[in-house]
This record gives sequence, structure tokens and C-alpha cells, in this order.
Amino acid sequence: MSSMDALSESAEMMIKNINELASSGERVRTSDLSTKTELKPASVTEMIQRLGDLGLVDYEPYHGVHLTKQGQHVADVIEHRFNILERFLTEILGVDGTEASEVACRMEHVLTRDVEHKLTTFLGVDPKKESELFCHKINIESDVEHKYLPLSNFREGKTGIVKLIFESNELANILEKKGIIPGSRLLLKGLNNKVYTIKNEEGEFSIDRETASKIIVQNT
Amino acid sequence: MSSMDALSESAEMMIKNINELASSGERVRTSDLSTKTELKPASVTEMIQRLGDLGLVDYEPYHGVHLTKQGQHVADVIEHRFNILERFLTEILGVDGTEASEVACRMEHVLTRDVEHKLTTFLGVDPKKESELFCHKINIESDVEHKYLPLSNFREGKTGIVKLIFESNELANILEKKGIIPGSRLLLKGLNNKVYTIKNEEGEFSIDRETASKIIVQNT
DNA sequence: CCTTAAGTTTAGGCAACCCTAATTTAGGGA
DNA sequence: TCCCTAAATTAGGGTTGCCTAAACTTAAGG
Repeated sequence: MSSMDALSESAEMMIKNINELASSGERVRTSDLSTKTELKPASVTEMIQRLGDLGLVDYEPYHGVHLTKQGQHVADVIEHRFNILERFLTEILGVDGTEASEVACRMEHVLTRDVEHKLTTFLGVDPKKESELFCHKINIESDVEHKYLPLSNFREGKTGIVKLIFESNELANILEKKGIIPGSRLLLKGLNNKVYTIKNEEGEFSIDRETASKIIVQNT
Repeated sequence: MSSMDALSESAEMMIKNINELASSGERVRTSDLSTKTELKPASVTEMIQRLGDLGLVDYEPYHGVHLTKQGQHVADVIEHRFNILERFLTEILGVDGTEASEVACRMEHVLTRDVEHKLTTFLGVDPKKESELFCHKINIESDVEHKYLPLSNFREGKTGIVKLIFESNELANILEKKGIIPGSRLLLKGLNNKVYTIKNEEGEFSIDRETASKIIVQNT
């Protein structure tokens, strides 16, 4: 009932699936949920009855369910968490799409609000959906007081203490001048005393271990 | 029995706690596990009996348990996953220590080998344990073929294609010259057309939105 | 050695989730 | 209208994981 007690992973998955099947605002049928969740119909009925008791779905026996306002909110949170986790796994870690989905689908249930926020901040606004949904969600949840937030979200006139600096384009620019860009080919020619000597089409030069550790290379 | 079927979160937590209590190779007692896990002694007994059946612990009634080789391996994997997750949450996202521990503790059970690898790669070698344990673990698992790996892990004479560049100290150095360092105070003086005008003890200057989004500020 | 308290295990219950099998319902066609 | 079928629900069963209470073991002190 209270949105404070955490829902089980199973319950959250059911809500997520109801949301995904509720295309046109129509009630979602047990058999469709059964197919999607790969649970037996009897198990679906049992779960949606439980969700009904919690006030998360409007359940009408023999006539399917739809999410209540409260249930919709849960679905939105889970969807957002899934999306940022999937983006993190694919864009930042380079995890394969299928595996990223699976892992994101299990991780989405253990994130806290705060971690969700910070991961969103870290990833930045998805260029594909700059304004719409995303900004809406940010606003929905901005009742929470942020202890840390990016300067880009600061309001004019505010003061704060710098906690952390993530780098953007500077190193990439420097390396680019030496022909080290995504997609280019290189050879690690030598390695001694933590100095990496690299050769590529542009010539030959050395970088330190710290810098080398930031360059992710596909093994060929 | 087969290390292929995934263990439950509860089972993994029990193994983790046994490992943490097994300081001097001595058997771990039920009551100590009960205290640490905050489960009742009867529940601990039940779980360690189940783990005994799976061959993960050596259980001697009334005389405690210790991890088998197989159980120790599970404990090592979980510990490693916990450590990298905790590092990611604190070092990269800036999550508070207590919360980072809690979230890492729930996420550690849903990581795959591949994600674990890639997150480890992303974080780089923990400076605190450059050689010892960590390298050992890396080696244990290096039977897996890495598709992506940091240049710092390349062997001499290898060639590859640059896929991604993570930045390190360059932007920080530049901003440092303007007095923007962790712990320093700043004021967002103006904001228009995606240009952020900042004022601090060193003076006044502007950065772009992209750069601003990389500077995490504590709200005061 | 025997007693006893502390620690452990067994016995028995309960809730969440999942199943199969039996029953009930909704809604269309004869 | 009545019946029939597909869909859904209820009934009943199993496992995991947790609990309390009762029974049991260990080991330490008299």
C-alpha cells in the first residue's frame, strides 16, 4: 500500500509488463501477460490480485487489469531505471545489446532514487529525447533535495563547492592530433617502465600508463 | 551443485558473510552468522545445510562451517563484484559511502561475468592494490577472450582499433588553473544561450553546457 | 562425572511465487 | 435462447526463505 515498502522483483516485473502491453489504454488480458512474462495464467492471476490489493492495478475478474495512477508511477520509474541502466551498459561499458537488456532488467529493481539520479546525471541528457519525456521525469522527481548536482543544473545566483570534475573533450582533442581517434588502428610498439610506445599511420610516440588505461581498444 | 545454476541472493549473501567471518581459517559459528546476517539462528542453520548440500560449505553440526574450494570461489567473485560496484558508485557517481555499500550489496548478485569485466576495465586498476590480489583475480578470469580492453593491458606487438577514449586529467588541469578544484567554492553568475558564467576567488569566466555537466557541485 | 547454561538444531508455521488440474465464466454461433 | 469453447479463476501442491518454540548437544565448573 504505502509506496515506501519495496515491491518484489516479481511484482515490479508484472507492473512493467502490464505497462508495456497497455498500448491504447485498454485493459490488459491475463493470457497476454502470461505470454509476455512466461508465467502460467494462474500465476498471473495470483500476482495481479496481489497488485490489486496494493492499489497498483485496477483488477476486474475475467476482464483484465490496467495500472492505477500509483501503478503507473511505479512503471515509469522502472522504465526510466531500465533505460539509463541499458544506456550505461551499452554506451559506457560497451556491453552487447542483448546482455545489456538482461542485466539492466535485473538491476532496475535494486537502484535507489539517488543512484538513479546520479547515473542519469552522469550519462547526461539522451540527445534523442532532449526535452520531452525526460525533462518531465526530471521535474517529477525534483522534489528531492539534491546534495550533489551538475553545475549545468544550477540556478543562476547559487553558490556551491566543487566536488568532482569529469573531463570531456580535452584529452580526446590532444590524442586526435596524433591520429588516435575511435575507429583508427594502432600498434603498441613498446612497453617499458610504464611508458607505452605507440605507432600508427601518423607516426610514433609515447604516452603514460594512466593515459593508456583510458583508451579502450578492440582486440584484433 | 553445478556452478552454472545461479545461486539465490540469500545464498550468496550467506557465503559472503561466512567468508568475511572466516578470519583465521577457523570454522564459522552459527551464532556469529546469525548476528552478522541479522537472521535467526534457525534460519542460518537451514541455509548452511542447503549450502552444504550444494557442496559450497563444509558443515559439521554444532561445529560451524567453512567454505569449500568451490564456495571460496563464489565468495571471491562476489567480493570482487562488490568492490568494483562500490568503487563505481562512489568514485564515478559520487554516491554517499553508506548508500553505495547498500546498493552495491544488492547489485553484486545480478552482474554477469562480462559486465563485471567491463566495469573493471572501465574503472582501471585500483591504485591501492596495484599488483597483489587484483592482478591475481584478473589472471584467474583471463581465460575469457576480451573483445575490448584498455591499451594499458595490451601486450607488446599487438595491433587494435581504438573504440573509445575516456578522458583523464586534461580538463581538470585546465579548470584547476581557473581555481575550479574539488573543495573550492564557486558561484554561477550568469546563464544564457548554454554558456555558463562562473565566478570564484580567481575571477570570472565562462564554460559551455557540456563542460558544466561534468562538474558536480554540492548544493549549499 | 554430573549439571547446566549457552548455543544449535529440529519441528512446525507462514508468506511469496510458481506449478498443474479442476472449475467457472464470457460471449459467439446454431 | 442455449450450448460450447476459449479464457480465466480457484483449488491444491511444492520450494525457498524466514520465523518461534521446543528439543537437543556441547563444554565448562563444581
